[in-house]
Amino acid sequence: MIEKATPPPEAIKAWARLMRVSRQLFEQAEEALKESGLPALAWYDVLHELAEAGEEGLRPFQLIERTLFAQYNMSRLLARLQADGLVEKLKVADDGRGQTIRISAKGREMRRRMWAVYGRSIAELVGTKLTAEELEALASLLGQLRFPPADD
Amino acid sequence: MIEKATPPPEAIKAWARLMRVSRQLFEQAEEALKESGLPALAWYDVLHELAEAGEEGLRPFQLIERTLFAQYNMSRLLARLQADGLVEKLKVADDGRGQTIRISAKGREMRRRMWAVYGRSIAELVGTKLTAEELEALASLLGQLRFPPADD
DNA sequence: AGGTGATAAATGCAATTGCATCAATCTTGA
DNA sequence: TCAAGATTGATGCAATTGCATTTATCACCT
Repeated sequence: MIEKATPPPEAIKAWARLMRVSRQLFEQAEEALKESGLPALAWYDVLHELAEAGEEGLRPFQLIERTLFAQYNMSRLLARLQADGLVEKLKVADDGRGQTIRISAKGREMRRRMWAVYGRSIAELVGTKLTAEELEALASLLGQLRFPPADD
Repeated sequence: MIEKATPPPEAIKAWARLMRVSRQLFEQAEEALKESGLPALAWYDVLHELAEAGEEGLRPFQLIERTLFAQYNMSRLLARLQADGLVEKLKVADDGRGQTIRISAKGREMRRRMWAVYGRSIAELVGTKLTAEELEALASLLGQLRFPPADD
């Protein structure tokens, strides 16, 4: 009985490209932010989720679900965001363990400034490299790799 | 004169999927290695390059080119690999600054054991989710995002 | 009500990463 | 030949991350 030694070569190639390209693009986007004197992408992710959540804010565990950060990582990231005045921590009435995180006006402004740079990076790094149809095809293929898979 | 405020929505969606899916898959592959008591993927990348390079080995700066690690990161990673006996550092004759890194027998064995787990992760995480044609399409799209772009 | 296990968030400590800089060698050009 | 600059690799120090554990509260079950 032969044991399968290795995945099919198409899978290996797609995996290798995915790992390499995603890392390269991520680092380029981070570098653009840094060059503009702005915080890292992790901050953007949180500010973005909080901006979408609006005035009622989000609980830290909800942010963790949305952003895939580790719990201890989120805890410290929120502490830094708070120290910079970009978010507020509010006691939540019905759960004494928890808190609600709300973005501040300063946080919204920071998000806006970050998006000016980040959005430009996205436009340059993927928007100019693929057509709209190709971008949709890429998003669809990636969606099938997600767990749970996306159907669009 | 209107300033373009944001990249096209297809670009944003493809970007978001790329960042999220690649991170999720990377973490799942790392977790599988950790559960088997094996080192992180970074170690595999270096051992893989060195195994392909054969007996003459590679210079650290060549490894940096191939793996996209930062220089200080590679320096320390190689020190750890050497401390574990997985690679050897050799003086190089024609350049007194440099060294050549060669994989050891123990390093080859470690790479083999890591591949048994890593390859299985790749098979499960992408091999079973997409057809061969879809995997090739994905690799091709990602190749166009690379710099320099891949043409296949 | 009271005990038990689950959940929310924080934290001490070790390992890793990022940044800046250093030391050593090499290359080039006057 | 030798000074100036570039390249190779390492390292001190601060910031971040990972891991394990802790603290506090909640939910459930008897």
